Amino acid sequence: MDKQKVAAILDEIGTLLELQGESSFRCNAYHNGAQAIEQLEEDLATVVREGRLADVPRIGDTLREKITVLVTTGHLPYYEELRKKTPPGLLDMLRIQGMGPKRVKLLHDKLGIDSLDKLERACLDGEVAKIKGLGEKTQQKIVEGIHFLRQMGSRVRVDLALALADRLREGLAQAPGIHRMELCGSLRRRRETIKDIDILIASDDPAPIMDRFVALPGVVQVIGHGDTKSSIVVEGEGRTLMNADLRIVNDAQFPFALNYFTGSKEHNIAMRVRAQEYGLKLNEYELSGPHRHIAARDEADIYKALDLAYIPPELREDTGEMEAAASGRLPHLLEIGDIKGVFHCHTTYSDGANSAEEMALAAKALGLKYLGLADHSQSLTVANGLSPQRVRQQQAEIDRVNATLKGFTIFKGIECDILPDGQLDYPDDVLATFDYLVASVHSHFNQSREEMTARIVRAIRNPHVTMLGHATGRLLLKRDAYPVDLEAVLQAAAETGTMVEINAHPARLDLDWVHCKRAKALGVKLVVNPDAHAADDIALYRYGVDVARRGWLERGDVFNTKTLAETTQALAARRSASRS
DNA sequence: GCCGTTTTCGGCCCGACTGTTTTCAGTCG
Repeated sequence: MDKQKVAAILDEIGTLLELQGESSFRCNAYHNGAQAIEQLEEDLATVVREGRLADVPRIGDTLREKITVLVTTGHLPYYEELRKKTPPGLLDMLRIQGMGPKRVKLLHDKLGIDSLDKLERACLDGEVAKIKGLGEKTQQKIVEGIHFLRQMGSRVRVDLALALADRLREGLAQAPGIHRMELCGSLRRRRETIKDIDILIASDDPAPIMDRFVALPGVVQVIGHGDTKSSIVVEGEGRTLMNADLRIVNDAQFPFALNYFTGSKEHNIAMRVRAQEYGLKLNEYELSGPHRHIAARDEADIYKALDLAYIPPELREDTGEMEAAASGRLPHLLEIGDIKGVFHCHTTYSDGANSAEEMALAAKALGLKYLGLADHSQSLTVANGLSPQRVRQQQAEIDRVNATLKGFTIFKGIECDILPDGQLDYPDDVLATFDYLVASVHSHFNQSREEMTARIVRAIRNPHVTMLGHATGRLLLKRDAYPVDLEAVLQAAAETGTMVEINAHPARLDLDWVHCKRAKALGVKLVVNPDAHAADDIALYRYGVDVARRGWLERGDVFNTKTLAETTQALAARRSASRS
């Protein structure tokens, strides 16, 4: 059982215990444990086998035992018992805005409600309002919450959320009296999917800004409207519905509020614990002690007051950044301007929308110095994969375009299918004509974990392969990763010097940030690629830079930060090595 | 259930908002 699954089960146990009315601390221990497992960089089965679970923070004796049973046997009787005791509909009810474990339990105990449908019916019949502690308004909010839940998927891709957030910010920017405005929350930390949009404003006159916020175009519901905090549901591109919160503080409070609302929750707790060690109290308004009050112009001042280097938002997950910041070992993170070119782009030769020349000009306009074209290989007929003859045609075309470009080069690549047995999709003489190869899995997703791992490792060991494309094949919020032992894949890449792509397309973000950290630890070189299928898509590599930053990567960890001359030389060296 | 340079027991982040309340519980982030 993989760690995502184990983490999901631990998390669900925490929730089920909440519904039983268990102590919140005990419940949180399961939620915390789930997070610890999810963010584990290593292979969970290995850690369990080598008896190193006890070294993982937030995993104690009880959780260690349960995780071990789960990993070794594939199931956990304790969890199954708990599930049997709890109707599945209660978990759905928990997802309603304003419904927590106490109210779900109350409604279940008093009215026997165990599903969204029954809850909606009870609200419409006025039964819910009759319960002591609830009332007409709560009943109405529950109906609205159910309606919202049915329309909205729970999380939204980071690019869609960012576009919606930008629209809100533009709308707000016209309000009077705004000193500063920033995005916070998971959007500022650049998580791959986003639950809601958090905006923070510094102002001395919040009321008109709040009034403007709840009346912005696209607002479909006002959940709360207070002096310092308001909450709305807003509609974005493709009828995406999202929650958005606005907080307003004064300018002196702004850095503390920005830090607090950026999170993560775990990072905040670590920060407060550190403040306590300094005899100080940290909250969203101030950092202060009994005899002093620490002023801050920006977030860096807060970190400085606690003897920490400034921690970029992407690292704030309580996965070692506090220790690194305290000892001056924070990485100097990759920046968007470090990227000099990208390697995984498609043209009209396969399933892209633009020609080689159009793609090159678009890349050049973005300030890039080179572009790798990697259309699909012949087996992928649905994507118009290239026969050896069409490979030759495309390469001739690239030569013609290259002759017209100054200070810019198109590299001849291919996104070569990894066939079910791990072989590549062309004979060696064709493979030898490319400047580089991206090897990817596009078929037979239902192979066993062992088969899939062996298949990918075999491709990695093939000297023609320059880099592995989208390592797990996941499509965020749509399709799970195929089963694969990433640890084995990364180790093979480390041994052979094969690079691993960070597929930056916001639908993929694959390799993910957790495994970027692992790849770096193993010495694997990463490549940020947009997987562009149109000229406009090339700029998507920015989302891969976000992943790299969350994965603690520095410029030297990423191949496509090299200059054109260095890249040309490095690719040529690899090619001559693979031919010999 | 986890954790420990004040603790192996007794803590565990905390403030805003809402609704249903006459002083607070529940939810959220």
